[in-house]
Amino acid sequence: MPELPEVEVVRLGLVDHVVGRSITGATVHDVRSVRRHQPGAADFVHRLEGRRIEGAARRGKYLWMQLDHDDAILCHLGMSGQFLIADADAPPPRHLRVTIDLDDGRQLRFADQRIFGGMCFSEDGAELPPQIAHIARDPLDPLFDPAEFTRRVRGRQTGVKRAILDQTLISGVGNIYADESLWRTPLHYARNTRHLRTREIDGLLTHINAVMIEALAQGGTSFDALYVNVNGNSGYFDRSLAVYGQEGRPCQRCDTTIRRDAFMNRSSFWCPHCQPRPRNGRF
DNA sequence: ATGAATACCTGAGAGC
DNA sequence: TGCTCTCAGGTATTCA
Repeated sequence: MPELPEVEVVRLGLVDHVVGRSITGATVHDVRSVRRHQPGAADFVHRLEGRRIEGAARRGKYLWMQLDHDDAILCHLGMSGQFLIADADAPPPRHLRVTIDLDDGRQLRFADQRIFGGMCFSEDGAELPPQIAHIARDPLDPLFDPAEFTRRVRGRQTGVKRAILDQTLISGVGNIYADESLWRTPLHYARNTRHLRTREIDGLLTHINAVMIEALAQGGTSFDALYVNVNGNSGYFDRSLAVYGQEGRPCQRCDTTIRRDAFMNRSSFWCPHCQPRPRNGRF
């Protein structure tokens, strides 16, 4: 389940192993992984051939490889996407969807079990792909504007968890880090955005930032030179989650049993004592 | 304008 | 053992 920290680890891996290389060829093994490239798989391959990879950038959960002449390859890992680096003659991984051949005899391989992720060629997308112009800056972006976030959140009439999962308000937050930062603040997921106090929003932003940075630090430790890692099951998930997946276990702060609710077609984990459910949606 | 519902996907695991 | 069902959830799209 790659969220911002996992995607950042992947970006760092691309910087180490792919930036500076040129693309000698590409193969699309499953057209669904390039379905967001409207002109089709053959066009996608054709546009990559001979291009030089000059950088790797990220906004929220999107990342893109910056090519020569200001173009880019825009990527999203979805739920299960992975980038792997391997010698061209190494056996292919399970769920291999796209192969990009590099000029050093290695390959950048995109494997994705569930095909929620994918990639497309982004013309003039090196600075910011136009396809993701609607995605808000993420909390690790130096130009992220807390005041603007606060203003826009207050303008919504919705639950606070919906708001932080809305990638047009703040990007990079997924279900896991949403629950973790709401527990830390603490706030119940259904608290109405319109009635949040300034210090509650400030606190939430502080904790979103902290949980991202902690996860990033731990995600980095599982990085392997030959493996651009985006393993959602690694390190951080087992050791450091306070509420996500902890249904039935005692809250680390108060020992109250953590609960799980169905919410937005997914799960929300929360502590009934630390994060009391709002009454009438007013608080 | 905004929120809510739905489609897209595969495989692990539960239940029978 | 093998079948069906449920669940996992980020994003784009459609509907209200």
